[in-house]
Amino acid sequence: MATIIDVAKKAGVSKSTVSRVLTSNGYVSEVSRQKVLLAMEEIGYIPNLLARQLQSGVTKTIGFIAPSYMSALGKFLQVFMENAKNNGYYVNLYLTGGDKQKEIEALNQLKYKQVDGIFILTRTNDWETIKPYSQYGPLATWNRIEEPWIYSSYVDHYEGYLKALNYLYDRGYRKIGHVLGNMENLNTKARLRALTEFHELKQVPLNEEWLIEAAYNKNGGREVAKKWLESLDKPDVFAFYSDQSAAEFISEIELVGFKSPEDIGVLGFDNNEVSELMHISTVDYSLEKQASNSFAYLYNQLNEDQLPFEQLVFELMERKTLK
Amino acid sequence: MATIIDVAKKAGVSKSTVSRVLTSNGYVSEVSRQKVLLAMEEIGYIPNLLARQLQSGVTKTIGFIAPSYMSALGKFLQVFMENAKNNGYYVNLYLTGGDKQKEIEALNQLKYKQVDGIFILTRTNDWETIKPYSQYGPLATWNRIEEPWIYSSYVDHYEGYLKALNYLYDRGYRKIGHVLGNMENLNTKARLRALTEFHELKQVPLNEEWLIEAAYNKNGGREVAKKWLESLDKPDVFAFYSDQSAAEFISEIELVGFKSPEDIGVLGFDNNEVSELMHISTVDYSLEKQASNSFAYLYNQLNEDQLPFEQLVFELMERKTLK
DNA sequence: CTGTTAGCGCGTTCAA
DNA sequence: TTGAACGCGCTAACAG
Repeated sequence: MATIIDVAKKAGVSKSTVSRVLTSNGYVSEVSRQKVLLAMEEIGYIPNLLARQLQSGVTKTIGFIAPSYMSALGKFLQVFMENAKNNGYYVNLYLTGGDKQKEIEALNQLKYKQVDGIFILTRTNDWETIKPYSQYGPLATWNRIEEPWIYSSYVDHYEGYLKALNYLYDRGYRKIGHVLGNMENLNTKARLRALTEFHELKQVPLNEEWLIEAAYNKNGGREVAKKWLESLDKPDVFAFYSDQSAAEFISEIELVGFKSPEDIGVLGFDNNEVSELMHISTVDYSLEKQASNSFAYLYNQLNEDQLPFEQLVFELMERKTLK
Repeated sequence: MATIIDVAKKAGVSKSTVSRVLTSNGYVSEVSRQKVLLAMEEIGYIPNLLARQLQSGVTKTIGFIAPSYMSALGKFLQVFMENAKNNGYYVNLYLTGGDKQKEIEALNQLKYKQVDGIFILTRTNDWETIKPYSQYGPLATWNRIEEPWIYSSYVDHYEGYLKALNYLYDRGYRKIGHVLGNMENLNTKARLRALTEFHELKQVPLNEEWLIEAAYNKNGGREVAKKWLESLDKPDVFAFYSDQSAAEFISEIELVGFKSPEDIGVLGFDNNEVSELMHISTVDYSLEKQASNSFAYLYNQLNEDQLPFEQLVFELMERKTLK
């Protein structure tokens, strides 16, 4: 592998001069400059980023931690990486499979100076065990959390969910079931606030039986479906905390001949690819912009120049799973 | 940041000794060993991988190139990364968005010694422009290609497709439509061979109109649906080259009130998450094993010890889109 | 404007 | 069994 020294020899200059034209840092006469450029060309010189990084202490890469390849991840990751690339950053992806130890290993990459910052789509460990890592570099997450040591690209589900519920009300739905995510999640709490307020305001009875905490994992939606099938007092509609769980729900009830919206209304949340494919009505809250903001935060912490943040808005996507 | 020298001072030994206990390479007395271990503990020493990599010329990371987030990617990536992690490798993901230049940049990571090897899920550039990169490290791909300089984790679609077509025949289908991928793709050619043979053998007429080359991109399946809707002489069933395109097809026809299998049979290919969600009958050809084999190849090229390869098999997943 | 020198943090001879 | 010294490839401070 050709090094900077080979180029220097070939060009008949010192390696510092080569380094100067490489980084365009400092003065180099046009003559030497051309000689160096020519030599690099002839030798087919490629700078070794590793050496550069060791020297500068900066890797220009961001770690991206996710539990698994969920459908929401696709869109998010794509936008995140695009922003990264456009701003000269690489992305290291860590799929933990929900394994706490693996998440720790990924976080260690920050300690080990293998990445400059880390984005955690969805955490697996407690926040308390994650917190110490913030001393090694900037952290950001998709989870909703309000702490000074980590950025959260959250949108206030309170607003979005209230909007969604009012929408269901306007469409004539009165027996509304709610499928929520992890109860410790701040977004879940926000949704809880929203629905409580909604039921009081509209004087719509809230059936506790239809306030479900779905397992925040694969097939959580299918379990809700099973519960729904067995129940006697069925709601008219389910408002889900994610498109994925909504899709699983529909998939499961279709297995035994039920249909949405005929037998049960379904409203998702995310507007991801699956919901489009399956015609699931859902609420869009610009996942792309969240991804963009997440990277922007990390970038801004790491650099002098600042990337702008984008404003988030909710939008109801009318499709076919609501009457 | 604590370095090996800080540890050495604290332990009252030289940095070489520290290095020795770190790499468990060479002789170290149990006494010094304990002193070093203790010092590392107290200081909270973390080795700098960058320096290590610069020294060894090895990064222990594999580049993973994909055009964009496709549903097949998820499963594949997950297994690939799991294998990588289990064998001490990291994975750098590059999403090119189908941009040739971006793919080149990703390939350059191999030249720049930022990754030890590269896996290309689906190429964007010509093979001819990719080939030169094989001199910098091992290459593998999911595309089907038979060249000595790159490993292809392909399965022979000929066999799988023939099996699928016979299955359709047995279920009573006679007017069979074929939706194929990129015609230059070797798998497509294999499928073409299979279907030609099938139609001759079974004496089933092959309607050229229903031999479709779907755009190998997003919404290719929707375009097939539009064509199907407008046509007069409709086939009884479509055999798709991927679950994704099959899903798009179904999604699109449902939009205007048609259903599978009532109005048209649908057979996918991949057995990915979407096909399960939408109950699409499909053929499984162990994507996981392909992913596993792909990593195994890369690993084996890079290391002395060898990982075993797994045998691939086709399996028909009966679901609900066939009568 | 340019060359010399000193690191970045670590692994690895080579003597001792 | 250990330490000194060198090198991985590059950047940056310093002197000229």
